[in-house]
Amino acid sequence: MLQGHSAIIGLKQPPAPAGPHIADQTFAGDSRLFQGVPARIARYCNIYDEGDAADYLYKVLAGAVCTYKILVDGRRQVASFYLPGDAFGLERKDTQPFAAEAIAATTIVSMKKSSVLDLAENDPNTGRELTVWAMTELFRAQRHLLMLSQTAPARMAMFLLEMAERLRTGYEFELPMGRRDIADYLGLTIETISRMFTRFQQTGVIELQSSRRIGLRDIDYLTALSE
Amino acid sequence: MLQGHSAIIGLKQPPAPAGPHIADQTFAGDSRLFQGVPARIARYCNIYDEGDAADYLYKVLAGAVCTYKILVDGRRQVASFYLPGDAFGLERKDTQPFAAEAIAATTIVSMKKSSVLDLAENDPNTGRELTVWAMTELFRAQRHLLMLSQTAPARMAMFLLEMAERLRTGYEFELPMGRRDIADYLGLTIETISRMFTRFQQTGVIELQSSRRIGLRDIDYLTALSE
DNA sequence: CGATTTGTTGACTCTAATCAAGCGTAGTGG
DNA sequence: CCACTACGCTTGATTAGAGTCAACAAATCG
Repeated sequence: MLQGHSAIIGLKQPPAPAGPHIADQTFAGDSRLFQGVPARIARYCNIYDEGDAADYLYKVLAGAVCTYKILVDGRRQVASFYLPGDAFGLERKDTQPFAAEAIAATTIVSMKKSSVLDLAENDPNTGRELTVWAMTELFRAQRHLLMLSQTAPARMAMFLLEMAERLRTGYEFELPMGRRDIADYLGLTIETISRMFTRFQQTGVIELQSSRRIGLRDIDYLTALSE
Repeated sequence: MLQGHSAIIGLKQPPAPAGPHIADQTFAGDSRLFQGVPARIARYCNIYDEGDAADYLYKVLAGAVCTYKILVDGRRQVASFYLPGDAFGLERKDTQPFAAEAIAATTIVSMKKSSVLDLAENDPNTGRELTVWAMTELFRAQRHLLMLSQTAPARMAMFLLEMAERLRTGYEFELPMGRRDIADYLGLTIETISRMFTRFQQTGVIELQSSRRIGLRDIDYLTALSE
């Protein structure tokens, strides 16, 4: 890990110049709630570990974060990706069930979980936001779960469509994560991911401008695979 | 489908004689909220279909329910099992993303979703319960997701430990579901499930009193597999 | 520019799926 | 009561798909 486990909270650095899409994706905490100094986190930097106290809630302003677990056999399972506008860190218990790390140069804001929960005590609006947030996480976990019960090409198709939907740049996009992260998200190996990219390109389903820059060409095919 | 798609709500039948474990498993709606006449549902009876209006919330009093989706290739993926005390039907959207059916003779109570949401508007307690409910579902979906990224024996191990935990009868229990339901939950085939049961029995990890009555013998082994 | 990481491709292996019988129990009707 | 059936479950043989191991190419970084 390039920069070790630096303390993220209160890590004072000049706030990132916010891009046009920053923090406009609704939900996950009243915008007033995320008021801290934005923290910049380098790629591969750990944000918290599995088992750490779950005291903070976070929101991604730019870049991307993933949560994951290391399994007994050494493999890593990525539980979720968080893109700009997404919030993470909401957990049922007091300890983190997953670790979180930046998968690209990332800017996040954070706030104390306890203050949000206190606020929700008296403000039905905040309470509803928490429920919506939890249900959005649930929806994604369920979609992810369906992915994992599919064949490799179907998982790829679902992944590509999910990214197109979440990155909000149409059917052309730049993946914020590398092959390893994709593989660990889809429960496949990097070799299989690579082969699927090649196969989809050769059959004209996608276009690979570079290894991360992708254009979806045959949406119908991808959609058919993904249901 | 033994009894067809009968309307469940308001299906007047004598309330089931409540067993000792009924409805004592906390959360998932203030107990005052589930006050309707208990409905009895025969095994394999459909409760709602994917795409149906999601107007009601349900709570299992006895028996067991599963939610599932039929995939394009004809396979079925079970999303979740609901045992006595569990509530189901809470969804982000207005339509059901999964179908639900009883996997054993089952008794449920239901209530209008809208009245719960209205109540939550003014009552932070109900709001918090909804959040906790959503997060319990999320926790289970995440555990399920981890299961699906494992080998067949590891999935079995996690499944058995989950059932032991949720059925609350110690390490001896009677599975409420058949091999087909287990297979569709774990994303495996019934043949593989059967082979795993046989293998675990032959190696003394479990004891099969009958095909559904199970005793866990080597908890350490199962635990080691499941992390 | 070389060094190192990241991604691609190929040959082979292994796990779980598929296909195909067979077994056992429960329920039915003669 | 006992055949007969039906269904759920188990077992075996073979196959297909993803993993593993190994080499190589391409991109990125210092």
